[in-house]
Amino acid sequence: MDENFQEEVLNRVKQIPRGKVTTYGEIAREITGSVRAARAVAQAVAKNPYPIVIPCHRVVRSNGDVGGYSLGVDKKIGLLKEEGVEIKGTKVVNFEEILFKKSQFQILQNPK
DNA sequence: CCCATGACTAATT
DNA sequence: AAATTAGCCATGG
Repeated sequence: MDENFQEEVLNRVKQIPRGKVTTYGEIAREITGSVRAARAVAQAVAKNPYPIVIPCHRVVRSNGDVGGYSLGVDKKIGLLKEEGVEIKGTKVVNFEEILFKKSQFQILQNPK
C-alpha cells in the first residue's frame, strides 16, 4: 500500500495551530499544487487514525462551513469552540481571519 | 482496468 | 444567499 498521500495530508494537518483552521483545498494545493484533490484530501483525513491527536477538526470547507467529522459534526464544533474559534450555526464566523494559509505551512519532507 | 464512494469546490441557478 | 450541478481525485472492491 502506498500511504504516502495520507501521510502528506496528516503532516499538514499537524501543523495547524490551535485556534486556527485551514481548508481541504488548501492542503490539496500544498500537496498536488491544485485545489482539485480537495476531495481526496477529505478521504485521507476521514481515515485519520488518531482523531484529536491529529487536529483534523481544524480542517474546514472553503466556504467557511465546518464540514464533516468522523466523530460527528457537533463534536468538531465543540472542539473548535474550545480553542476559541467562533462558530455560528455550522459556519466559522471569523473564517478569513483565522485561516491558516498556504504560505504558513512548513515544507517538511519525509526523511527516508 | 472499470466502477463506486466521499469530512470537497467552483460555478450556476 | 441558499440550493443544485458538474467536475476532480485518491482509495478500495
